[in-house]
Amino acid sequence: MDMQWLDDVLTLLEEGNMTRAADRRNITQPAFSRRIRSFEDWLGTDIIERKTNRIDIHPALLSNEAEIRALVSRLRELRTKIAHYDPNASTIAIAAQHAPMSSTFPDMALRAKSVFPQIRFRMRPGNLSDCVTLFLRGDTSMLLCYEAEGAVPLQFGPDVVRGRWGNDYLVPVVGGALRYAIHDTDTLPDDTPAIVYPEDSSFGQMLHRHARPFGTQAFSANPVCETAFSSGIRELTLKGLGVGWLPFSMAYREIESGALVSLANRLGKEPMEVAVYADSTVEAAAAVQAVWAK
Amino acid sequence: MDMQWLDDVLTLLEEGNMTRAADRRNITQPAFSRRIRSFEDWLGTDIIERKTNRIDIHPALLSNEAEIRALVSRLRELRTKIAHYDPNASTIAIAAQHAPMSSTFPDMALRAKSVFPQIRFRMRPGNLSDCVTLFLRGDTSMLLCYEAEGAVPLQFGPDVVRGRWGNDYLVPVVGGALRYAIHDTDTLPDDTPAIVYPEDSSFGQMLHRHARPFGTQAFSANPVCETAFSSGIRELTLKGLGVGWLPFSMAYREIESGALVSLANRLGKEPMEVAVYADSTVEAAAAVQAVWAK
DNA sequence: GGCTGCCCATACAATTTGTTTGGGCAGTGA
DNA sequence: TCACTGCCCAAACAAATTGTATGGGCAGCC
Repeated sequence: MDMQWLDDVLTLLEEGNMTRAADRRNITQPAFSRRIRSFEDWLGTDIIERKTNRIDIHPALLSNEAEIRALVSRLRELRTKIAHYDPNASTIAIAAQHAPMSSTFPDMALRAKSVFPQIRFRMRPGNLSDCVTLFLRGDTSMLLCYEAEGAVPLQFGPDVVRGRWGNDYLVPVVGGALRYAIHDTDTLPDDTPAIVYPEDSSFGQMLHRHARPFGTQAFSANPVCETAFSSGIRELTLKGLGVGWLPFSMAYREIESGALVSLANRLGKEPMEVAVYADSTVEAAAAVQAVWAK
Repeated sequence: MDMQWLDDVLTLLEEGNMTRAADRRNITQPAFSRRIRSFEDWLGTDIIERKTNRIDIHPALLSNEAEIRALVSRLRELRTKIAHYDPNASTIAIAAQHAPMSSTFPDMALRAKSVFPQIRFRMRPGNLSDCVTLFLRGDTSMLLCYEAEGAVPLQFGPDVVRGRWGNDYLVPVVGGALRYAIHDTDTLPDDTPAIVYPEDSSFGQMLHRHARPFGTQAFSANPVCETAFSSGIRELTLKGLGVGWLPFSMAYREIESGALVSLANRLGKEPMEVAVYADSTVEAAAAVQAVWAK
């Protein structure tokens, strides 16, 4: 899978003609045709229909032009970032996933303040990969995230200490009018709308791995909204937009009050750990870690 | 630039050793070394330091591991999407700041679904600059964000249409035990703990510009936590960690129930607009824009 | 019917990439 | 100090991939 195939394909989309696209790419038409064919082989599907004297571009390709452009652009960015790397960055900086930031961090902050009343935090919220990046780069001295229970923890060097704040679990919930769609047996129709996680998101991976219904697109007949942002999913489920999987600690008040109904009895729950990683060479981080982690 | 180089590099990052990485990739070590060298040539910089009997991985590469993984994942997604293309699905990709994602988007989604029952959303949450980047790159066809009222809107090309979903405002609130610290005149001691926004964040800029007390570090005697993540701030204020500024639409239920107390009467409020930008060349985006924006 | 444009197949040339083999260095233990 | 092991590399050659040139077939147009 050569990235220049993507440039080929984009040129073909612009020209709509193999010969002219080949010219623009400075190769002969048969070589260009070969490249397109290679791309199709990699995809496992045709993206153009070859007629005797013209081609038809398949809608699958047309509708993904923007995504291809984004990929190419992103690769260019990566190149620049690596090539122009800058190694330089009495407050604890923490890279935290959005979900624990809303769900468990407030309690963690209270605990820390009870031991260190003067302590301050500078939070860098983001998705897991961004948080790991921040932590690895030394932008933050701690990392707070959810991990699937029993999963292999993130691997860092010997200076990084992992601790566990506690347990939590993802539960499927419904709110709004959808609460009344629940059958007597605590089930929902298969085509019930779902607010799903992207499969490459942290929660998406957990739910996908165990084929949780309504967790990701692959296991939802009617995914009306996809986002990795669980606070947003909470609001959407409260409004009855669909079934959503939320950390229990983020939903328990609404479950208690009846604004959300848990379907964990029927659809299961995904056990997680709240993991805290600290750079042990940073004194303050090590001290807070000792308070938080067991 | 062969995409399998990225897999090679990721394997190398995992193994930290050319020989083992080569084994895992089912090629010989010299071939593997060649590939890494090819990648370095493409990058225009070295990513490893080759010592006689070991390698050191450059921090530039270490800190971009997550990005490389994301790229690889995204390419896999593209492949799946093209291969399993469904012409009937109509999904709108929206780059949204976290705050409107939690506060106004659920209502927006309901409105859109009432007009287009089959509509689906793919949300890309992030801070403002990341969202703008996504939108500019064509990753999403819409952008949802808060803007200070009266501020100059974001500038895009002629194909981008701006609309306003409605108004909102940032209000200072306290919760937990801090509710009882309010004086008769609706004031708080100057050194009351504050949950502040970074000055370079969108909300931080609004509050800083008008010197709002407890809004940013500069105007807080005791900033115990700094984060741009307003959903997290809501939770922290509920626990009584400090004063926090929140979009009214995100706090009104808690203010109604008494869990949070608004200090807007004394400290003021920061008026905002909920802005929606759409790429008018994308039919679906234009259609939804017409429903949402006035 | 003749002409043009456009895509393809085939044979061959050129380039790229993998393997094998031998070499050098660093670290460890006796 | 010496022998051994692990690990990365250079060089030569083999294998695979990719580009070029050429001839062919079809559709559309005048």
